[in-house]
Amino acid sequence: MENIDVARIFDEIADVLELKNENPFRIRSYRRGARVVRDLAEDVKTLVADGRLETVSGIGESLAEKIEEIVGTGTCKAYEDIKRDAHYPLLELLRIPGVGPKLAVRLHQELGVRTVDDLEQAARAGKLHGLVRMGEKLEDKILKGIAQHRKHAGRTKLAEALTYAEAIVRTLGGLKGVSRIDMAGSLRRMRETIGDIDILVTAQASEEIVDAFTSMDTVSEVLARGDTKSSVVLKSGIQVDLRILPRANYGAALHYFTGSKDHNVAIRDRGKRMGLKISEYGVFNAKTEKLLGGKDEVEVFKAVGLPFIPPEIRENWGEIEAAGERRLPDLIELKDIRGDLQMHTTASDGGNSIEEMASFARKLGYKYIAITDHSKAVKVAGGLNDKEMAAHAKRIRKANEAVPGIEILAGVEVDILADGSLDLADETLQMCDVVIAAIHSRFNMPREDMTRRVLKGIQNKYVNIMAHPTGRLINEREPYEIDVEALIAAAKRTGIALELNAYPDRLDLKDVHCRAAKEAGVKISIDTDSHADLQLTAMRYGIATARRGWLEAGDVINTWSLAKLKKFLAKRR
DNA sequence: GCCGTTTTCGGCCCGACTGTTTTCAGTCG
Repeated sequence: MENIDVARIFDEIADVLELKNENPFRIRSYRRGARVVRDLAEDVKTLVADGRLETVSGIGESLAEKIEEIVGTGTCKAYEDIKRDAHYPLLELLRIPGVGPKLAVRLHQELGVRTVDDLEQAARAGKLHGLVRMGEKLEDKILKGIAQHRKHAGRTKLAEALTYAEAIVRTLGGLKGVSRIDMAGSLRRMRETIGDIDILVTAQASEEIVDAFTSMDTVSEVLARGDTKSSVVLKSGIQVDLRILPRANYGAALHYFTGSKDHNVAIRDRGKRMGLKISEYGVFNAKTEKLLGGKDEVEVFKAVGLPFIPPEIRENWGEIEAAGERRLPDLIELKDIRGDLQMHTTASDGGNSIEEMASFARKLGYKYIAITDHSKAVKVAGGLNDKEMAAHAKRIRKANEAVPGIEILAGVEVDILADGSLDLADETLQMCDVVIAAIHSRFNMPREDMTRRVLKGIQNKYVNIMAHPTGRLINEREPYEIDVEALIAAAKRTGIALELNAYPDRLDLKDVHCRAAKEAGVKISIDTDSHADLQLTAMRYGIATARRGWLEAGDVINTWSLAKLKKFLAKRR
């Protein structure tokens, strides 16, 4: 029973309560509880064991009881009751954009609709229009919503969403009369996956902008077009919302639409206690309604007595308190990075030579890189055995002589085998400057076994970094079962760094784990794991995730000088 | 169901767009 399982149960309870038209604030509490548990850095089981559940904001007596029950038995009575409720089968309908609880209940009561397939049939047969307050356009909207749902059920990975969003910003930003354009929402906060893309614009004539927006060649459908808000669905299935705003309250709107929702609620609440009313239209005196500010985001924060809070940490994970006490982190930036410590070459499964990778890295302004090809256990990747690795290390040393202006460290990504031993001999590892340990096989071991395996692997004194520690592939493969807290503690004990793998499909460690590592005093290495030179630019996604994890440059070993890095790499030997 | 610089009771963010409707409910963010 993982955190996400608890979260899903709370979300389903909230959905059914909504269908039953229950107290909206009670519903909100379940939703908040779900979000809080999902975002927890720790295993909820640990909180239960330590009796710390109710110290988490959003978890009160009732939810804490239910969590304990779920952790102990896999479910809870409230959830079992919900599953027996007549409304429960209708949950599927709520996943269709445009169908909310009220409509779902009516569709069920008046047409006997229970599933998405039922709904599609009813809409196609024209059974909806003619019912009270339902017309042909609603039918159309529902059919389109079903199509969108089927095409794009999951969330979009950050890198993919950024690609689309940046293209839109370029297109609209180039139009005459556009004075500002920004991405907002979860994309500006750089979350690992994005629900939809939000774009904010301030411009003189809205008509032109809306026309340009809705007629982009990437658009498959226009959902709405108004003076201040328009929405389209791209051919890729991603929804994009465009908002056109006056310059006077642009900052307030940007803050509002950047979110997160929890952050906004907390900021508004703080404002309220100070006699202010904060909305997307600005900061107002609550009594006189007089506009006090909102031209830019700094004004909004200033109004509630806070310094500017970077978008990536606006999650209500303590940033408002930290800002209030003037102890916000000085977040790492891309320009702080001096090197990349995991990449592959043609020696194993990469596409470029050592020299080509080094040249490209030098163009990025890096001072050093490590070449870290696979070890022999990863057969599909052409991993190297001891003898081959020794020869490869020599080639790397030679390349280091040949390519000026950048230090090329000899490294290896060595597999931790199922029994926790390493795939190469100590004598081989000793020849390398950087040893990254990794798991590429037997992903489905039980939690205790997997944790023991990894902890044994990193005991080896030549290991410097644990690669992509949870093994997940976003939207594709769940992380393997591993006790991340135990891994962080072991990393602290042994003095190794944990990797934040910047490869867009991985982002592993994820944000909350990075933060937990930092708090435990464990260093992070942000690596792209590139298999071709161009992929070295994926560092930006790692930086985004690192910022979400509150990391500062000093927490990340590949921001350090070569001398300091070398000292760190050598200290266990 | 949660929470507390006014509170252990009584609040809990709020506006735009759509569709179907002559005044608004539902959905969404």
